[in-house]
Amino acid sequence: MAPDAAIRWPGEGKRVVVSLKDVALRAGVSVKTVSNVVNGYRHVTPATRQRVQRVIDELGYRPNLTARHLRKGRTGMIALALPELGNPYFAELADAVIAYASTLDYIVLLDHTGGRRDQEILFAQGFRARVIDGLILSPIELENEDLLARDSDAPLVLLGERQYDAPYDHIAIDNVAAARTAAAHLVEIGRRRVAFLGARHGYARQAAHQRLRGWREVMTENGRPTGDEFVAVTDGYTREDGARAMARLLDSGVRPDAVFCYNDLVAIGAMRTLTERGLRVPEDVAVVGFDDIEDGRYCTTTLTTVAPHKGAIARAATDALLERLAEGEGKAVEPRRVRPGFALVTRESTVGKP
Amino acid sequence: MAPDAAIRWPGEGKRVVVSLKDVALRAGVSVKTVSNVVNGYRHVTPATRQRVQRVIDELGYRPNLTARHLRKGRTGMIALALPELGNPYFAELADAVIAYASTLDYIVLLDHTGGRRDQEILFAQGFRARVIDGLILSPIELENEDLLARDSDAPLVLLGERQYDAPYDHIAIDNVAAARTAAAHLVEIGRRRVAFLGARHGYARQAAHQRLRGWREVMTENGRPTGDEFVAVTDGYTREDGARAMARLLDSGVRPDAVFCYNDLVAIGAMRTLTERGLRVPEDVAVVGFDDIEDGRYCTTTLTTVAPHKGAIARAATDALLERLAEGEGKAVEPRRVRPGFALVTRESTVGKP
DNA sequence: ATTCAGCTTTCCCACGTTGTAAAAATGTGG
DNA sequence: CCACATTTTTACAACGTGGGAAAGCTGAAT
Repeated sequence: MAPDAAIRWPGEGKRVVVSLKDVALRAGVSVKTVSNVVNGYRHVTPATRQRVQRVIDELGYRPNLTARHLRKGRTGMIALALPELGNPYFAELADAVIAYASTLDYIVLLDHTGGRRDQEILFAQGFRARVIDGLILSPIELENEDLLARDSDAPLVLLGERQYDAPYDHIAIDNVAAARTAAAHLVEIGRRRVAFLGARHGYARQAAHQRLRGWREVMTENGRPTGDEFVAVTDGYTREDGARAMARLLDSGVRPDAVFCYNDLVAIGAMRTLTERGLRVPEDVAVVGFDDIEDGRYCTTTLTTVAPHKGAIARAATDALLERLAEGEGKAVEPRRVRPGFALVTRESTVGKP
Repeated sequence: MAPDAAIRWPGEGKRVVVSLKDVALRAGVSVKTVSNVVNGYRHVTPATRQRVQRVIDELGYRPNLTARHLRKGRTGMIALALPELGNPYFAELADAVIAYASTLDYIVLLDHTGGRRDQEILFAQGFRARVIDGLILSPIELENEDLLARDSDAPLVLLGERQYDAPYDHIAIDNVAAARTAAAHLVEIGRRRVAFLGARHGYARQAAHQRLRGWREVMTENGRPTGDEFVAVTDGYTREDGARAMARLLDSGVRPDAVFCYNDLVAIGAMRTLTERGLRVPEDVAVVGFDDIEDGRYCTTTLTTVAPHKGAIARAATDALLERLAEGEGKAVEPRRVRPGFALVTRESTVGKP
């Protein structure tokens, strides 16, 4: 029974922080022996172990992780920097990474960059140096040169669709293939005028370009139009961006019978606009999204979407990072590209309600 | 220009970690002087400062935060433990806390408890002791006794609707009042049979009970039925829980003309079921949620909801925690209850589409 | 030249932990 | 009872930093 078990007030009483030294003193052994007990070192007599353990419980000793980190040069923490947590895709992905990393006794420091280049550079450069052992970064605006200029010893794993020519592990699904699957599905169900929502200008390496390419390839192969009037550019990828883009598209006089959206949020926004304009989904316009966020499963018209395997992504990224950590300074292994799987999930927005 | 600016390969080269000592050696000054420069100590000659700074840049020195933490006894990190990040409400709240804390130079360690009691106890008990300076916890299952048994010196701030008789700061909106507002709105628009979705048995202190109470009070005051058949219990508060609860309610033969839901997710799930059953929102059934998550603004039928002031909550929680940190061990200030504001946001699910 | 005040720099140590190596205790066989 | 192997425990140092005080330096006043 802890002597201060009756304490009812935080900060009340002398509430001293207990260190190994305190335990050692009270147990009549050396500091190192206590350390050995704490760490489950083999060569400790049961008698000693028991005595020390009793004092540990008595004083409520807890290892000071900061000191341990300093001593060991490792913190057991990795950072996960995502564009925004408000986007359910990233929130769900974060959940997956945290869960998986914790099974490997790693703590995940979660942060968001807002998709801003300066923030992304900050993280990549090793903000929080020595507090984290490594970083998983999902960049949006980060440029190749930023990566090449990187000067930090912490391993970095890149996540997401953006592509780089830099010596870092990269985890991303095959966006072109995924987009092709979605586009092919729309062709298959007989749609003739398929618009693309969520293009972005200027960034050739962006995921949006790859998805756009997949869409364009399939449309071309099937003799469907791919003119600019069928491509709506957006600033971001929020529901609002989707709603506005859809409105612009309709205002411009185009009458698509299907839209393939950069992601689910854009798709949800688009469906919102369609509803407001009196167009029915999927009868008048079929809609396909990307990401398989939970929202899409509960829209009034459930959303057909491309579902990246989030668990596989989380695992691949974490494994890659931890392997880099394990391999130490010596070896310089070829950076690897991992392409986790994906699947098309067909729901009401393309196949009609039951 | 850093000597290893040309490095293109992480781990390649000897990439030594630079410490104060290295800088001191090269600059021909003592370690402490370098430390003084790094920390902007006043009494350093411009000449010395410049020379040291040059070497710092040259070697690419970065302070080792772990060591600094050990020395200072503070890490500048606070933890934010939420039930789940998959729930947009928590994700949005996390965003707000992270943003606000960073303006105060605090780093937020984000984690999720899954709403499980053991996890919540773990966090409250000071998991990560000494890595974080304090903790903001949003408990679901945590019991009062768990808090009283807490034995950790790190300040703790409780977040969310659950109430406790324990000496900790608590930030939560007035749930009864908020629920009353929502319920009154439904009465006002002429609804007569208003169901409540998302009750929970067994936990009298839960937020669900308070919202249920607000609903019941208003209904009683207005002569509306409040029988058990109008109350649907759920296990959790996900979209799926909402969908199932709504289905059960309808299957039981009750024909409400409005539902007040524990939160937006439940409401979205409920609307999904209503749609599937051919009932129109709001014509046949009006729906009100709680939380004002972004999803609700983009549902096919946009969702009327109670909007807690997330920014105010984030600020209050962070401020409370940092004040506890600042006040040190000595003073034992009365725990404070902060009640951030809320607002009813009226959308299509109660007032009809334009 | 001497003294003293004030600015600048250095020295020493502690934060709490663990790796290393050496010391002490225990056990084994002769 | 001794020599020697093995197990258990301890002493010491070091991780990188910053607080505190002492030491060194400068320049002005005596």
